[in-house]
Amino acid sequence: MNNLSRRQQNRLNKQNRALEAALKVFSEYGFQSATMEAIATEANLTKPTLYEYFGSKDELFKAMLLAPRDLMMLAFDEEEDEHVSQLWTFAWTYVDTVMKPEFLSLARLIIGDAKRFVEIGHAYQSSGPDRVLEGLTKYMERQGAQKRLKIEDPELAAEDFWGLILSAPRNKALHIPDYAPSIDMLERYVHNGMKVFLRAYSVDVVKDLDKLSNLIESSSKKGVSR
Amino acid sequence: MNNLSRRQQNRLNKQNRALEAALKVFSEYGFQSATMEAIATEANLTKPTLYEYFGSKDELFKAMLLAPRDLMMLAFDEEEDEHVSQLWTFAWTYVDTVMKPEFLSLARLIIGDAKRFVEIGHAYQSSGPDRVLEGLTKYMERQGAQKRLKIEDPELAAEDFWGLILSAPRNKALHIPDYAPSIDMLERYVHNGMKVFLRAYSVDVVKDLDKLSNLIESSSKKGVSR
Amino acid sequence: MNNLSRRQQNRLNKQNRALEAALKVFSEYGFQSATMEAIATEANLTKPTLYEYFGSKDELFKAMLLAPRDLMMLAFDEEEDEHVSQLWTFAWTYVDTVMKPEFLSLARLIIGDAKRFVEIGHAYQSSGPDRVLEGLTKYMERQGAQKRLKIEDPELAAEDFWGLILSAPRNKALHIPDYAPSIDMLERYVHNGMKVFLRAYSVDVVKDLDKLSNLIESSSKKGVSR
Amino acid sequence: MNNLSRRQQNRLNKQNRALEAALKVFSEYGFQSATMEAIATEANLTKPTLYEYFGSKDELFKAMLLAPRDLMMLAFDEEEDEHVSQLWTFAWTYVDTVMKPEFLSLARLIIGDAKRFVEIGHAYQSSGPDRVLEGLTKYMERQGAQKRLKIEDPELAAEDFWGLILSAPRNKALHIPDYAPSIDMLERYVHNGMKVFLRAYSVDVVKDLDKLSNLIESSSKKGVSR
DNA sequence: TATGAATGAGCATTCATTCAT
DNA sequence: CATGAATGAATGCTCATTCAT
Repeated sequence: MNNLSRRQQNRLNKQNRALEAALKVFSEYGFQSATMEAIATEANLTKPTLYEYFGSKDELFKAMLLAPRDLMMLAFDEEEDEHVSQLWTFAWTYVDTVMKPEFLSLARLIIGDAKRFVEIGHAYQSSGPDRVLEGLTKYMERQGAQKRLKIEDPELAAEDFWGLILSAPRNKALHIPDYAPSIDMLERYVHNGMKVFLRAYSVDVVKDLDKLSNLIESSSKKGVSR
Repeated sequence: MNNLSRRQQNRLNKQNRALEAALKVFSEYGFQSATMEAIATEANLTKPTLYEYFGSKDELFKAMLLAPRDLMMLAFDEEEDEHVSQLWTFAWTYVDTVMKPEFLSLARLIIGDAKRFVEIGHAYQSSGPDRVLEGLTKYMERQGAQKRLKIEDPELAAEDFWGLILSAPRNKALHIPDYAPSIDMLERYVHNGMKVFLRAYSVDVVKDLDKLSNLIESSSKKGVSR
Repeated sequence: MNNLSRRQQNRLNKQNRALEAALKVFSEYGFQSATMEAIATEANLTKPTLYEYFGSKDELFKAMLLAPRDLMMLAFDEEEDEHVSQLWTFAWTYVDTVMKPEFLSLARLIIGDAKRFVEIGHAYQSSGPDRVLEGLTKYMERQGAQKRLKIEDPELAAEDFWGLILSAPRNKALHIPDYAPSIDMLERYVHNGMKVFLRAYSVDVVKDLDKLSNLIESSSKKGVSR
Repeated sequence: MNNLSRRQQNRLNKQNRALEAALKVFSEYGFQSATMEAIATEANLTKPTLYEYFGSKDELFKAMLLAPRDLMMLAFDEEEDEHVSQLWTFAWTYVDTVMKPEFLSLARLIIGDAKRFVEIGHAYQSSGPDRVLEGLTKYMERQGAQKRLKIEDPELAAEDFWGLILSAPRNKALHIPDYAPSIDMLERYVHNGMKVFLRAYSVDVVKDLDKLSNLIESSSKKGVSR
């Protein structure tokens, strides 16, 4: 990593600045209303430099959207057998990431321009939701195999979990940008979502709901759980 | 209705043509990329006429989005005591409406421009999702009172139902415009969603799942259920 | 005058309303920025009616500018031998008319569009300043003949009088629309202008300046002299 | 001045071309009727370049009107004691400048748009007429102090001189753009104006008028005095 | 005759993109 | 290789003018 010439370093540096600036400006104004001028200014670069690197506004847009982003940690400890707390952790991590204003802005951008940037929609779907769901699906499969959850179709189970935890606040937030759901709001959704999921899927419902209660209680004692 | 002069008729007629054209062009290109010229052409009108009617591109956009649309029938028969088939009917009607390409286009438009047209987002939310959820919430309340479903928080129950039935295909469709979910796909989601919901909420799970199986079976015999 | 049919009366009536509205709107906005719409609204007429009467914006503009206006009373009593008070009266009447905001607006309009409405400039010049100067010229001639003023070229004398009385405040007012010269200001100019004129032109300077002093004094006693 | 890079030179060059073109086009058509297109074409520039430099039509207009212009030489030799010829020189210089078609066009522009560009009117007044009158006022003061002219109020005296020399032809020229006063015409006004001024203001009228006669005679011998 | 409803032609302004340096 | 300075192509919007009625 350190064997890049200073020139190349510099170049990378500028590229990153450009991508960050693009993210910021596109998120704020949308694709069309964002101007190359504004992005260049934000990145402390000149327009021709932008063109040198990315060729066109379209390309810059795509590059920005496809830039690797650390989406979220998805690791479920394969050895760990306590699925309730694992789901709990996953839920909070995910909700936390996905409901961030920047993340929502990005989503709005992708959705709004989905028709004109078809590849982008695909790319986003497969690098974002799909990857997450894939991880979650495997987890469900494992839990099913270990008889902790009654899983018939692990993919559907994963999607159900997602839908129960997140769909309501996310949809609202997508439509209403200033809707900043309070932590209480999100808790309401996460707790309820988990409860419903466990009621439908747990092999040992009583025990799992009990575990959930403990988690909720301890998190509320500690204050914000995140 | 028939006591309008020919002039007024004509005027209304043109307005409607304009709104339809706007829907079409905005849906296709997004707000910024759509031009008044294109809309005028599509509507077989001239630009100034558009301005005469709507004053500005912004106003036309809003008018188009706020134009009354028959969203969907929400009527739950209050006397009917068979909640499974009622939910089933609701689910299909709603999925059917919401997953229509035009409806998805509209949603993309609203989400994409949510930041610049804040009122629109609000208006859409309250006239669309909120109204539907409100109806569903009341229904859940009633079913809870009649001990057919174990409802603690009827609003959350409504949102859970929505999330289980629809969120997965809708999210995917928002990102990927050419993702036209087959009827089989949608069935998979609806059936699973209902099953999970009933598992979590039914007072008499066995009976309700049995009813659901019958519904599924009879719909598959008749072919397309809609 | 009364033998016009009601129709014709009506027509005249509307025409006048149109001309007044045109005066008002053109004065306020200038030729180009004034819209036929605005004039029609102001006149409580519709655009096509305006076109019916005047044919075009240009024509309306001309018609408005050429509409007879009672400029000012110019009558010098031919028998009256007191030239100082006659000039005094004339000066005040004239200053009073010409420095009115409406009159200045009109003048600005004519000057500003002089190049594009050449006839208008001519018409205005001949119906306005020229007519006044003509009257004043004849008066100067008479006073010369009667040896009350030393007139060589009566036209130049008339113009001198005009220039001394009015040119300074008028020029300033033309450039600066909110410059509303106080009555004191105008008095300063009128008094000085008359004094200088009499010093240069009177046959009996002492007597005339004395008379002027009396006029000034009595006017200041009576308060506003007009 | 020569240490400007070629770029800066070029830039200045283009700015000047733009300002000249603006002067030409605005003078010809008035503010509203002049188009940026026309100005750009006249300046051999493109519209965006115009916008790059001036930001808007309004700004360009203002920049053009406020561009420094060598108004006229106002220098009165303070040592010189021959006031008649000094006034004579001043009169001719001023008349010469102010009656130039370009200058009159500019004045028409300012007057015509005085209401919409209030600052411009002020700026013009203070940088043009006011500055000239100020110079003339000081001169009058000095002549009064030195007992060559009977000056009570030097400012009024200056305005009187201006009004006598210039107001008549200038007013006419403002209304009638093709009124190009012949040199004879202007002489008539200048000579008469000076005569009247001296009759009213000279301490030694006879001597001063005599001097004036000599000036007139010698100028007419030499032909055009300018 | 009078009017509500068009419309054609323009115009200020913007912006992605490209040169010349 | 980077940049300041252009520019071509659009686009929203306006308004004088004209039809049908």
